[in-house]
Amino acid sequence: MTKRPTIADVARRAGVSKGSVSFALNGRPGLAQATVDKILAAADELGWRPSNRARSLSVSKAFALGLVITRDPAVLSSDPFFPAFIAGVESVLSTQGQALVLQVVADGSEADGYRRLAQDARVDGVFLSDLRHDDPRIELLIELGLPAVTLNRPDGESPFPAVTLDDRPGTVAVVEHLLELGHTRIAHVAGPPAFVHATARSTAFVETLAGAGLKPVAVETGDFTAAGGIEATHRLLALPQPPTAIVYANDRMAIAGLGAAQAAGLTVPDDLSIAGFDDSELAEYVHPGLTTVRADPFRFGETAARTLNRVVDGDTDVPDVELPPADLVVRRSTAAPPA
Amino acid sequence: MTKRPTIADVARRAGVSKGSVSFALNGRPGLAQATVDKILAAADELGWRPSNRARSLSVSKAFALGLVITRDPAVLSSDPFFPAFIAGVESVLSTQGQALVLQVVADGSEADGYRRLAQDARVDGVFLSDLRHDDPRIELLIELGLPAVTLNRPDGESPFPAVTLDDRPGTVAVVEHLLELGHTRIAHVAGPPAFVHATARSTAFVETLAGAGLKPVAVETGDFTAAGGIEATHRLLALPQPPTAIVYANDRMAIAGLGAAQAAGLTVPDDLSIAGFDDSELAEYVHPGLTTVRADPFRFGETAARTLNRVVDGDTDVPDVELPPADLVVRRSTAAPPA
DNA sequence: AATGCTCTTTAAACCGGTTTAGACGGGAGT
DNA sequence: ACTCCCGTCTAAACCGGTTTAAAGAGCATT
Repeated sequence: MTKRPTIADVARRAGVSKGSVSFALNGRPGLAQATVDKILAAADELGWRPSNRARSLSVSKAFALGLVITRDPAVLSSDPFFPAFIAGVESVLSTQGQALVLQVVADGSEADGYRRLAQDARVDGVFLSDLRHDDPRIELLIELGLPAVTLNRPDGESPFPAVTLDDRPGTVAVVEHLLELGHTRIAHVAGPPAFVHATARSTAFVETLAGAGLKPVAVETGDFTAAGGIEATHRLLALPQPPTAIVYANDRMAIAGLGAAQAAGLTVPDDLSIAGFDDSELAEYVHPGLTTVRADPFRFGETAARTLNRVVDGDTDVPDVELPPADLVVRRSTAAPPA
Repeated sequence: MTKRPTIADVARRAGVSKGSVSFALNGRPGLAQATVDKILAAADELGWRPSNRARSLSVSKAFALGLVITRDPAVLSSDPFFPAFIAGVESVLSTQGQALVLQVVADGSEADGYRRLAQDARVDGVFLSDLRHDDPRIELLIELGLPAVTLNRPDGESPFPAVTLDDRPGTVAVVEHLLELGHTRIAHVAGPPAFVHATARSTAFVETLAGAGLKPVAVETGDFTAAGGIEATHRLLALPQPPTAIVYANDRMAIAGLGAAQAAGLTVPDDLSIAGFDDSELAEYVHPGLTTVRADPFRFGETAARTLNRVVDGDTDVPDVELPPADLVVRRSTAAPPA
């Protein structure tokens, strides 16, 4: 571990000034081709890589993007979205010499996370995930002057481009699948209504039923956690006229609901059909396999990273990007209702 | 968003030199108390926060730690360890103005991740997770001059402190629990033998059985994924003398195995007892609830972060830290063997 | 021979901190 | 009155890049 070479070492070796090396490295015009070659050769021989720290200081960029997630195990742990999303983000960043900085904050104090990232100037932009209705973080980011992309489209005004994945077609497909099987008493376990994607799913659910001239048996509000899924399921099964099918807003609640139904002595899908959302790893392997909706969070991450980079590079009005909608995966947990 | 104040602004306002401001900020001796107060007051009025970038450059520190994880969904997605571990790490870092930098790499090319973190000088140290036998990354980190802590103790020589959580007591407890229930035909679905924690669990399994004068029905090798858990379970159930209990090396395989057993027409726990490892969120809510072993990955993260910080701060020979062992959580998936 | 005009290249300032060597002023010691 | 010393404080170098203003070289014009 001898000290790494600096730009001055390269300049000396190539017999030019520091400035010329910088020009050559960044491919700026005004240098003779011969000189450029000489400099690049020298840099190569020394194995020189420009220091990120020095570059950061002089060009006022962090070469990093930030993601704030809440510590709440409900959102963080065993949520299949984030790991794959992060992998997608990284697949873009790692090819560009950028890094991903994570901030994990206590539930409810996400603002602090963004504030820290901004004050410490750790990142050039951030991803705004788990978008809420009238999300206060949008104002905050404007105030902080932090570029961003939103995952989903906010309902208010937003200066940031949005990367969206329409949850509705998937939900519609699930409901239609159940209708085709002959179900008429269908219930929904939604996510917290504060979240944009939670209400998108629940309104799509209600509207699709309405389109078939039906009303939901009930729409219970869960919190995307397994525990919440259990409770909501208990409430639904305790109804005087319990549903013959339940559509959950995510797989964790669905798998937990599956367990609750079985624990209550029901056979899935004979007595009760169950559907989830996400197609998490376990969905395929629980018994019976879970009918669900598959999105592509990896691609979501890739796209969000690319979009955010355009914003960071000063590209004004980057267009919103719409990802292909999630599609239905039919497994064994759904069948015709009991006769 | 007017430009943020610099140290020069503070110096001017306080009527002192830049150097004095720096001294005051870092609490170094040699300044009159009155001057310190004056400087701090000025800094406060301007809302000055020293620039991380400038500090990074002059003190040659990144004020960040790094974590490399593989993109392989097997390790990344729905693994309950990392999210909670990361949360624990962050709970320490966020109070110290440090950041966590994530590198997600393709499976098998983790070396590139560490190399990038080192070359870009993004971090002051890294966590070495999923430790393998004769792990080549240890040599790599030495070569890169990157401080580290290992999660688990490597079997070879290592210059890095280890934070360990002994998996054996938990495994022993599971096996003894099954023995007490009367099982004698017990099988194990292990993780890939390349991993230190996988073999720790499997040898503890074998040894505990041996202590009771028994041999395992079989030890199948899984890969910690749900799909691998299914396959291993199929192989075990196809044996001429199938086991009456299966101990899995993690919950994902166990939950998948539970599904496979149920799909094969078995009733758990009446026909077959099943136990996992991790106590992931869903373990409690599948049907029947999964008997498993609970570790504390959040605390693991906290401890690892604190330990790594000591190394980064130049503290030579930081001692290894041993976390309290994981303990058994008995649920409904284990019972006496069929008569 | 002087002027003008490209085309290259360099010196130096700059980013915003930290750190070192030394300047300055006042009180004690002789 | 002259040193010496100590406590304070500052100027300037430094970290390793980028960027700007200007210098220098070469050539064609007049």
